[in-house]
Amino acid sequence: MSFWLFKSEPSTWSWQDQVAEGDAGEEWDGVRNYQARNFMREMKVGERGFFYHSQKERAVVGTVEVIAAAHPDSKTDDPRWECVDIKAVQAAKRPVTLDEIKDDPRLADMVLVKNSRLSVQPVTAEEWRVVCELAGLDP
DNA sequence: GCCAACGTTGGC
DNA sequence: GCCAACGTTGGC
Repeated sequence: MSFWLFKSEPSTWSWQDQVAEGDAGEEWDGVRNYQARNFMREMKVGERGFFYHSQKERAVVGTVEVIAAAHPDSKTDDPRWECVDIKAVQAAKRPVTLDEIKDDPRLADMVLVKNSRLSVQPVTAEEWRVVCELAGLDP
């Protein structure tokens, strides 16, 4: 069981947009980066991830669940690009900001801190537990 | 709005 | 196959 983090600019695709899709979920399309794509290929249905708002907000705002394994990205004809489908699971009672993550020594090694540009990234079990605790989320 | 970091592209 | 140029991302 692995944990993940999905990053999005709220002006493009926000947590509210994701919630609005309900249990049907939505494709995590638009990823044009091999590393991020490869992580999506590793994802299994039922695995969980954080939904992170980049840009102005910079905070983990909720959890999502993978509901379809990697498949071709319907938004492009380029066969290189694939995506998974995800649905919103739970909103954070209290969003966990990037500043908080940076200040917490237990989270200092998160990819979010180390490689801020990667849009789909793995999260360790420990990081998952700590961020859930800070956010008031069910782990 | 700026700029650093990074990834990708294309010429050689 | 290397590397310079370029484009994009995202934090500040």
